[in-house]
Amino acid sequence: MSTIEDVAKLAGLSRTTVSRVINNHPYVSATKKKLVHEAMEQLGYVPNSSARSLRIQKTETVAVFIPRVMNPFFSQLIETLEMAAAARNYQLIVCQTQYSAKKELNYLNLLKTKQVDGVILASHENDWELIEPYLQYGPIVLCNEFDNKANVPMIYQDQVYGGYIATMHLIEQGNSLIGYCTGGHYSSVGTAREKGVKQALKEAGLCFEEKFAFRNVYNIEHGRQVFHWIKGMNERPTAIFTGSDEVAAGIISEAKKYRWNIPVDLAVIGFDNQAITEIVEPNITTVHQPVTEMAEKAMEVMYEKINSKDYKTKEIYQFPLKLIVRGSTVSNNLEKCSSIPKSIS
Amino acid sequence: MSTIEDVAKLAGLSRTTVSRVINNHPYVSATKKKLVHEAMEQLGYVPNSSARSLRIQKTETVAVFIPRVMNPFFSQLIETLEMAAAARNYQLIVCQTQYSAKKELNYLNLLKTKQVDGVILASHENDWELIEPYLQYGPIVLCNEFDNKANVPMIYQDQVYGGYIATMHLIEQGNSLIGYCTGGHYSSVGTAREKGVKQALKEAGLCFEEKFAFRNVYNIEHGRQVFHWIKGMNERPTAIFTGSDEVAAGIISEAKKYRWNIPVDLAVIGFDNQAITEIVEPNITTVHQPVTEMAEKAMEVMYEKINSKDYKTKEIYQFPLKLIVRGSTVSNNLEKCSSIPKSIS
DNA sequence: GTGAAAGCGCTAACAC
DNA sequence: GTGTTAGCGCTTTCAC
Repeated sequence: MSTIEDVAKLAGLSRTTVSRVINNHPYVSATKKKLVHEAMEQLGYVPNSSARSLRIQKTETVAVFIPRVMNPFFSQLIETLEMAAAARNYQLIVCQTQYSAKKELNYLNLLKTKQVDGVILASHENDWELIEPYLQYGPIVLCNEFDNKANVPMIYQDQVYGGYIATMHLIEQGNSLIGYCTGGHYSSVGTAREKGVKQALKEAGLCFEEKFAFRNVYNIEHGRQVFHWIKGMNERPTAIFTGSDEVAAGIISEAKKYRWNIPVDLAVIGFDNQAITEIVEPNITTVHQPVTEMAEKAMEVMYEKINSKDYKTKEIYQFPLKLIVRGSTVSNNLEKCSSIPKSIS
Repeated sequence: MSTIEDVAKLAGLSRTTVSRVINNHPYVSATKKKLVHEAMEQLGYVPNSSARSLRIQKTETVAVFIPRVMNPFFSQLIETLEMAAAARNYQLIVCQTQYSAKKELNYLNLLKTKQVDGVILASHENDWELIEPYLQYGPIVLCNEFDNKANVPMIYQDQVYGGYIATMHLIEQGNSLIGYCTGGHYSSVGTAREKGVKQALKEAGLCFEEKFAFRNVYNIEHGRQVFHWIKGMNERPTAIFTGSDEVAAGIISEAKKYRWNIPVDLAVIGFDNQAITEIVEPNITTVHQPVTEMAEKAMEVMYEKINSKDYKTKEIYQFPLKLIVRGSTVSNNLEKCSSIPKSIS
């Protein structure tokens, strides 16, 4: 393992000059630059990043917190974030909190110990009061989450509107008994969607029935379960908002086993617009989230914060959601003329 | 940001003693230990990891190379690897090579610059000759890949056997014209499976028809395409080995649009046993890979290599694959009595 | 048991 | 344009 000193010696120059060449600083003559490059080549020299990090107080690494990778929504987020990081010569450390507040706090030490330059929270389990103190060590950016108490950049989607358009669509299809599923973990996403769902119901003169609310539901298996709960009810919903394509797929898959006709016996709407929506029969009506754009923006903002040192300002970047109508809510797959407004702000 | 020096001063002790306390070294009196802990607490002190890394020449971080996160197989691998890393107080950096040999080489510099202690290759695009030199900088472990030229630990699954049992199953169901799909990227996985497929065909007195081999096929959309290719053929295969549940799902989904009866008109077998296999109708027959066990073993071996400094020894850890029979290959979903051997080594 | 001091490899004042 | 030098914050001999 050769060091900058070795290179300097071999080139007959000082460490400073070598360092200047490495970091592309001006004021180095072409001759010496060449000399340095030759020496580096010959020694197979590469700067040691721990030493560099220690000196410049930057690691060029950011951490992203998610509950778990296997959730397709978060896989997609990680995929895009990694590419956005790579484009800026940054590394991405993945931290799975597994919905544990304690694990989250533990991972936040990465910021405190300066192992990462910043943290992107794509989920958070702790109250903001507990997270806030870490801001003294580096920037924290919310991505896909919103927290009113947080004075940091927040890049997210208008989930209230998402819940609203999804529910409004179900109502327009003639449903008046509408079920509702939610992940149940502490998250602004679920809360916001529920708000939108309620608003749509209210505008239609319907009410949110707690008996039709299924909580702690977030994967295929849970979806199957939900179907059985519905099946066992005396009064059943005729449509259900699931908040996730996987839950929707689970419900539909199980319903078909019992020869229910989707959407006639039960209309089902997903969320995320994952690949599975076009595999399940009927295809799943869903709400598309611009994950790629959101992730790209989050990394852009993070990069900027790292270099600006101003971490404690609230900045809002809101991305739009879009309803995608498919067969799981309408018998005829054609999108109808809709009266749903473009925004409900 | 307080340093070890600040703690030492506040406690009225030397840096050495503080360091000993931090690292749980022996020979520190209980009194001083308490003093140090109090000082650390009071200052909110946490050791700086760059400084520590520079000094001990370890970062407690490993990188994992995958083509991309969105592939469910790799999502699962990342998920498990991250947990295995966290259990050992290691961080995981995700590197998406996107099937690019150049990107892969670039990411390998993480090892050279000592930004990571080791690299887990879950895919590799470059010839081993090009990767091998990086071994002088730290351990490299193959996970899910096998390379005969590589003298490093390899944790993988018997893909030859996987291709074999899948194909043998199709043959047992009475198919004699069997199609074959492969991802097509430089990978031992595809090559091994093809070998297994060919061996099964040979044993059954059938031959591998190149016209039924679809290459560069690895997602749902490709699956749909494959269906159309098959549909356009004069002589069509009656069954197809896909090498991926997503491709299988794509084929089945598209076939159903054209009212083909799966498995009667076309039997389809997937690979990986992802959640989608139980959502698609009929459910997809597939080959289960013990990803969790494999990932856990890979991290265990990596951890050991990092601490042993012996990187250049070939070690083989092979995990078994298992056929899971569902409706996409047999009209009757019950698993039949099979004559497929437990191993073909 | 404890402390002084060297040094991991690098960058950036500052001097020339 | 180039070199000297002082640390970044930590661990670890070595001496006491």
